[in-house]
Amino acid sequence: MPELPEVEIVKQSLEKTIVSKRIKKFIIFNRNLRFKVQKNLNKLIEQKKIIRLNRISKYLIFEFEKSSYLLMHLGMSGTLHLIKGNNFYKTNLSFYHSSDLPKKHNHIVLNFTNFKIIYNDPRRFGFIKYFHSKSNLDFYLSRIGLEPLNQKFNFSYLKKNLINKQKNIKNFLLDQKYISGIGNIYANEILFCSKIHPIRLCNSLKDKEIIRIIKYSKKVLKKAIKKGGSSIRNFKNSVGKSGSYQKEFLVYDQETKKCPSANCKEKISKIFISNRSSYFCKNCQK
DNA sequence: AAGAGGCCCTGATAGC
DNA sequence: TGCTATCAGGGCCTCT
Repeated sequence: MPELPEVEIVKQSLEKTIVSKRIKKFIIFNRNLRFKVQKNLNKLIEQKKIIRLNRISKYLIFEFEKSSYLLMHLGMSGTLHLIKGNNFYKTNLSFYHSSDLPKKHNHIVLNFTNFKIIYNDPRRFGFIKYFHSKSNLDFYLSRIGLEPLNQKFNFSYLKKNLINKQKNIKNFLLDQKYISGIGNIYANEILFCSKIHPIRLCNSLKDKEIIRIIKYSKKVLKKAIKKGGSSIRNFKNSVGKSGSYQKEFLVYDQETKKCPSANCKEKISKIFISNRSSYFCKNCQK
């Protein structure tokens, strides 16, 4: 489900409630996520106080006192649900009335004194990992590249990573070891804004095109965060504050609609690149 | 050794 | 209605 903007919204919506609170009980109903959840993880986490909630690319990081960490990835279909008293508060893009609390696929529950957080994930592509120290966490995270919102994500960084690459730019944007946080929706949107065809090879990109990728990857992600992320599928069930960026999609899921550029009459095309749907305007993107 | 494709899994929807 | 096929916001592993 979530790319960087959606995970950021989850982080923002949880932060105030959980920082400086202690996890009283950590219940694992199903250890079979993308990776098997470590046995006895509950013993490591129970009674620990959360001192910070961070987000790096698509990862949520719960930081505990004395520098230990719980890393969480929501995969394709993971959602967090904050429950206070009898009320069900929305924490991300799959928001429900309290009566619509998901009944299936609630795999993990974090119990606090006055509220709890439920991790729900039908497809189980998400995962959690625990780290005993900052250096262990940093080592794990060293596998991923900079996220576009990082100050250091600039021309020289991107050029250095693009140069000599034979892969197409769409797959490059999705490859988390060079750029992290972008997923299929935003890769399509960024390439449209940058006027670059998704199958262009990295090593064919001109400097000014690289500059456009920098500019629009930051711009698109920031705007998506501002709009509360994208709520696709399920959003007919949502109430109130669900994200609205899906209404702003320029090309994603817009096949056969007219290109949004004012002076272009072309229709949006859809092709598959490495088995993932790619939307673009063949007139505007070269 | 970089890059493409398969695979993990469930649910919604389209098409017959 | 009821079946089957296809697709979905990700990322690790394997094969070439």
